[in-house]
Amino acid sequence: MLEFASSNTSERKTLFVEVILPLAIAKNYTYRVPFEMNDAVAIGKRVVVQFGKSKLYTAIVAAIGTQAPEKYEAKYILEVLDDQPIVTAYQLQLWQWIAEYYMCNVGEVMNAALPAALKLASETKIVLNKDYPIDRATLHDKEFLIAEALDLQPELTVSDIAKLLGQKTVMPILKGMFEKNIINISEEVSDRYKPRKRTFITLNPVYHNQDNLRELFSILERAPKQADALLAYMKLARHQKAVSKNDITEESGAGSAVIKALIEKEVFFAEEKNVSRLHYEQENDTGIFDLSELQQNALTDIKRQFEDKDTVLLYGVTSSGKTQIYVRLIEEMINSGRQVLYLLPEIALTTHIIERLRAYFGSNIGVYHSKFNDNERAEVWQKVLNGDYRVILGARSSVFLPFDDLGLIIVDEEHETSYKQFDPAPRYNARDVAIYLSAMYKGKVLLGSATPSFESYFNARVHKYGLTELVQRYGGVELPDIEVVSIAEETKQKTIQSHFTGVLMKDLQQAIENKEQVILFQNRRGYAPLLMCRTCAHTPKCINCDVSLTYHKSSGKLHCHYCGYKEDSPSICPACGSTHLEYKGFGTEKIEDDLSLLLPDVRLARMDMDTTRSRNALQNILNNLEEKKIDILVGTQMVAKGLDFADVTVIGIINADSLLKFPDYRANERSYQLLSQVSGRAGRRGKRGKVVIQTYDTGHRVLRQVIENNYHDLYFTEMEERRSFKYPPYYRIINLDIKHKDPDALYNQSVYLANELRKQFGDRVIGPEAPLVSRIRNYYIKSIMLKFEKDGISINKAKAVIRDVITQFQTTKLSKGGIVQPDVDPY
DNA sequence: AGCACGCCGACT
DNA sequence: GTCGGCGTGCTC
Repeated sequence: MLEFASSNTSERKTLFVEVILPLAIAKNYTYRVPFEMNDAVAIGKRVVVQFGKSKLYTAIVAAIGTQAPEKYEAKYILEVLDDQPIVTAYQLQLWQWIAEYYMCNVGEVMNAALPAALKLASETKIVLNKDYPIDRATLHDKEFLIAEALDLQPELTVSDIAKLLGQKTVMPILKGMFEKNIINISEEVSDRYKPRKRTFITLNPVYHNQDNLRELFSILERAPKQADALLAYMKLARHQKAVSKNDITEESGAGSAVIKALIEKEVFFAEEKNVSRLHYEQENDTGIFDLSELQQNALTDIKRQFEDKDTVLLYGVTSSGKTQIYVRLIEEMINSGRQVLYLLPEIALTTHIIERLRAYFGSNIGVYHSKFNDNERAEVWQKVLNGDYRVILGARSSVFLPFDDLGLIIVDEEHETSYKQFDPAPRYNARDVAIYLSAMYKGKVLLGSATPSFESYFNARVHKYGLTELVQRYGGVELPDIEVVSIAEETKQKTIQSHFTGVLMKDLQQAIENKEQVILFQNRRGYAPLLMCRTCAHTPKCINCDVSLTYHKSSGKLHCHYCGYKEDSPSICPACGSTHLEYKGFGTEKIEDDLSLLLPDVRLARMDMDTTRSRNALQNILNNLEEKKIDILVGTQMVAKGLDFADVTVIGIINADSLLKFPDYRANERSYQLLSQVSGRAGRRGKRGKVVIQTYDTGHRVLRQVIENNYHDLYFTEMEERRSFKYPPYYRIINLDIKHKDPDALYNQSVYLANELRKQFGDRVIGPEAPLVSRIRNYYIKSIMLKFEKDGISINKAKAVIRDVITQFQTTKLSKGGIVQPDVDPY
């Protein structure tokens, strides 16, 4: 076991460090510390280590000891990158917990936690060896090519050379060239995070004296540009604390040479300072407000419950004014000197909420989400580490920031599925991580939602969490009038045009006439999810995945929504040559298209993953909506979240059936959440909104519950089913996703694993079954589901057993080529 | 995750 | 016969 090094490092003890590598590897690795770095190493600092033959990585020191490993010779640490630890002891503990809870490796957690800019780029750089000139004629073709390239460009990375030669394995060639002294290999690690510097100008204090200043101006008469620059400085300095070089050049039109001249004359003093990349406009709206009586009561209730509960669920209907309550709690927490983390789903972070809170909390608030680039994220990290921020507003990954004294975490819209990460491990749920995170600091968690997840509501009802309800909309805003319209009936009556029922069209046109806005929701992007030959029923499928391709009119191509594969849309059937091709189904693109034909004068916009890919696209759409440059917005799920516009009075759900019929035990819960969320967008602030839900199944129970705004009814009816079919929150689920390129091998593997697990867990094991999409990116997929009752079995023990089964499986020959991915608490 | 070693097909 | 394809296993 490793022990902590004594603080007295003056004696020449040999130290060893255990490091976390940012890789999907099960264990930590031990490196030897060169004597000269004995004082520099510390837990939580980054070190550069060589791992494997040539690759350099940034690792985090997890432990320091003096015991040399017995079974191998430890490599040396190459560099210590930090003066101060950038990862705290709290974070290391959190990483460990996440790795265990979500059954992944700490390295994977590290990867998700650290902004890319803090993980260094390793590039093996190749240079010509100038000490040994060599006769190029003796070189092989490829060697010659490399040497020639290095004449033009003194440094090339290994991957550059691979590209140059058009082949993957270039290391042997390079190794040969190295041995023949043609080239040198230089390993260099570059820190990609560079704080943005700006030059600030101050006036030589000599010229604070009026006489000296007058004299200066007379000297500068022959240098009018410099005089201009000086004037500009003086003007700016009057109401600015710090004047940057850029400010002066902008104000005066003088070039930087002019300012340089003034610096040389010692008129100006220049100083380089780091400036925040995160520069925001200051808003003057201080946002002082009073809470309504109900809000005040809720606030008091939350605080009372925090006395004996660590987590409280605030169940507050849409527009009940939850945000104001959050603001009060944040205020009180930062006044008591502790930090606050305010978690929001990604999408909501691009809207007004940031401005509102920034206006209120000023520079104390930091923002952290995925639309930020590496440098910006690294900067927020540093600022949290320095204690510059008291409040962090962020998406799920902000649970990984280096907090120091976190007193409160607010998880807004706690039911949101986007809190759960799926794609790369760790498959964590930020809401649940928040609860553990908060416990480490002995802090409190407030979960907020208008439609709580059943898990949270259940926990509140069994008094594991506190519960505060806020059931009235703020400021007397009425709930919208929800009308369910039968698509079948309108089709029969021929009152439906394209995908728009007569009812929807009437409301929509009325809204436009009143200069109000409309949002149409269709939970599918693209034009048509299916292209089918009318002659032979052939449908083009993705070459990598088991899905039919979606036609996108904007690109004229068929797209795979799982792997990104695209191909030209055929004009004749690739199977039978028939020209009778038919688009089946419809997505947002088609809704927009059809609507533009029906209502040519209306200003339309579309909001889905296709139109919001770039950094500012979403913001632009929202701005246009705000500025009323858009009459009708067509969109996917995105429109349900965080949109808060006063003039949106009509919401149309183009087809509710795709939600309600989704084959998942959570389909009803999700449909209710989504529909009531979308509905909540209608008619805020003084206008009663109208929601039109189009469906074939007008009698669906969930639709009735949505109309009645009856969450409780939904909860109790659904919970009955959850209990009898052994689903959360009564049972815990762990899924094992097994992937293989070969379907037969996959079958054997998944059956083997399921049998092994059944030996341990009996009929708690379900499957293997093929998931909805049974092949993605050329990997076939099977899923084994494990359901564990809440009491009677220790979930930690169960996880240990599962881990053992997987490890044992991986030692067998059968496991070749297979990938097993656990998903704990899948969403 | 890389990257090298190692075993089978198409080329000088 | 070699070059180079990708499949497996190790990295402190």
